[in-house]
Amino acid sequence: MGRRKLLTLATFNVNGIGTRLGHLLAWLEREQPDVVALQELKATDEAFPVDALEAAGYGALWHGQRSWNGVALLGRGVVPQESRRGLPGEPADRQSRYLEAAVHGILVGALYLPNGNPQPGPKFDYKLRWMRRLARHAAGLVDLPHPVVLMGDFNVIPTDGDVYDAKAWRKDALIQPEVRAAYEDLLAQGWTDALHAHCGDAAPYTFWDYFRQHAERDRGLRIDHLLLNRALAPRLVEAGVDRWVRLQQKASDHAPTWIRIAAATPAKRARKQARAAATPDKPGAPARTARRNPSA
DNA sequence: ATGTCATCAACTTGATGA
Repeated sequence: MGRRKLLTLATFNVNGIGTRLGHLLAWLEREQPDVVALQELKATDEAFPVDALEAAGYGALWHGQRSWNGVALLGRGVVPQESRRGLPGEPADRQSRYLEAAVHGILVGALYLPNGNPQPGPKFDYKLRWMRRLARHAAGLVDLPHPVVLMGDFNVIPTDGDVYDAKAWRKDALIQPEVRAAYEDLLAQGWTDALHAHCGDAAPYTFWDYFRQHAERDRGLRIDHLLLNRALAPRLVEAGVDRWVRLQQKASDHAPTWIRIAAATPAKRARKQARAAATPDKPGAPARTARRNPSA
């Protein structure tokens, strides 16, 4: 049997695409991920650096917002094929937090879940509502025959093993029992938390705040997650966090969090095509016409 | 309880979000 081809999928909260463009480009150059979800662009659609990313070999799809939020999807050598922007269920919600597209044969839901602080309060209520909307939408994706990943900054510390000091964070929205329960309910649909599945209790942190040299001392949180649906989970090969990005000067407070998955085997592709032919009206099937980026 | 960093809207500083 020959060496299997791998795909790298990563999520990175850049905390401002304008301030962090240099960090992002250096990381893309070094790690060459195939699919990337970005959060906290903090930039309008007009300010998104599409030219610099294209020059780096990445096609992009983005949903910006002035000052806050903002999400994007990058495809190495391809432009992601959009299937949805924004979660259903709250039409008045104008915050740019969800973008979904087909990239390299995977349906990717890229998300920036509300932080929810201070808690309790209206922002925490919004977070819980947003999690319910996400769960409702995710329920329609978990059993698709097609590979699906939900990845991004979930702003959820799943267990006390995912924080350097649970007591120090006990009043924070990221650790509240209601938030953890909502995350557990989502996993119970059949999603696999890829870093936990691969690393167990030794799963690395993905975020370190700017206080007291927490990054250098590895006093962090695991809040950036990649959830795999039933079709994709068996293909998980490796998972990790590029902590070196966080240790640079003027870094984002998050580090890129990634998985490697095996490319679909010819046999699996054939079965998948047979299933697709049997159910032609299933939602979420990716466009097979992703445009090649000429610069790649 | 504190700590840091970036942005915005007012104008060198303070409120806000994370």
